Amino acid sequence: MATDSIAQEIANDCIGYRVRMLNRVVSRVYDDQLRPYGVRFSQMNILTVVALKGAVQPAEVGRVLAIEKSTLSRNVRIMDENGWLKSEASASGTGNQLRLTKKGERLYEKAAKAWRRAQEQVEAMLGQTGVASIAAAVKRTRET
Amino acid sequence: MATDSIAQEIANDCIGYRVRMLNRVVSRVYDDQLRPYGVRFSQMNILTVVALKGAVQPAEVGRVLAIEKSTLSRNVRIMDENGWLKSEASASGTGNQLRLTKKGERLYEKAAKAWRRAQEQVEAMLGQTGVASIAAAVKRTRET
DNA sequence: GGCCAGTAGTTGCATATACAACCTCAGTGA
DNA sequence: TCACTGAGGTTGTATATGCAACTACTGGCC
Repeated sequence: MATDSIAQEIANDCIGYRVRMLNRVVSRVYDDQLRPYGVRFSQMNILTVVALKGAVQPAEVGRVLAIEKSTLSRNVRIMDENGWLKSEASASGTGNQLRLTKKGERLYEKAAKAWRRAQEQVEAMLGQTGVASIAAAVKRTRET
Repeated sequence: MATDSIAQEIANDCIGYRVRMLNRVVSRVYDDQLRPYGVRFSQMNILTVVALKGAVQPAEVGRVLAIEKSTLSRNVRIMDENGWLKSEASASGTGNQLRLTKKGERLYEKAAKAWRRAQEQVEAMLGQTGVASIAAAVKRTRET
């Protein structure tokens, strides 16, 4: 088949193409708001899981966020060096445990204000329907 | 406000969190299928735009895919070194023009088979509704 | 006890991503 | 003509991402 008719099919139908673009556009909004606080959106997501669980193994964070363990390992190190979280030997059984530091908590609470501004922008961009349908789509991937 | 109640709000509502996760999960499916061909999904997207337009400036590709120009510059270089596309001075006016090479076309046509398999997997994962709603959401961001 | 499978984590390598700063060039206007 | 502006592109720096290969450790199982 000719290259350009294939390309038309892919451009018209490809879901990954759209998801990737959406990711760039949306992440940019959050990163723009978070920049003054020196924290990236990706880091904010990890901090959210750690804050939520109180103390949690990196492997568990990886499962929650669908992030590969090596990626997470490096991201955690940066945030550890920044003093936002600490990694200590897990009391129960194998592995380490992550926990926010005081500094991390203060940062998180401040950055949450920036998050809200970004969230509003993105809601306006996608509309209530868009927001709900994305949430539903993600839910499906998590059930498999 | 307490860190963990903020974290709950963000985990429950954050759109970017979901979009990012969706991107990782979905991109992984395409990358898994494309791996035997030595081409990444991100590269495939760029090749698609170039194939579609025949000859196109990098800046235009960046606008279509919402990719920053410096990112694109480096991605293009890798594919140029792989011999999949070539960059030449634009005939009309400023800048360069990208075009697939023969080798690039052959690769693209082969990789398209892998793309179809991945596409089917992702469709099964998200369902017709999910696919349609993501497309609609992306469309909204592009209209702004 | 000793072997073995599985989990957790790190490191090497390669690519993806973007901001900031910079260079170049085309067109524009005084 | 010359300064200026805006577009296109590259490079420095930093983070994000994942696969492959490796180490370490923990629980069974014989």
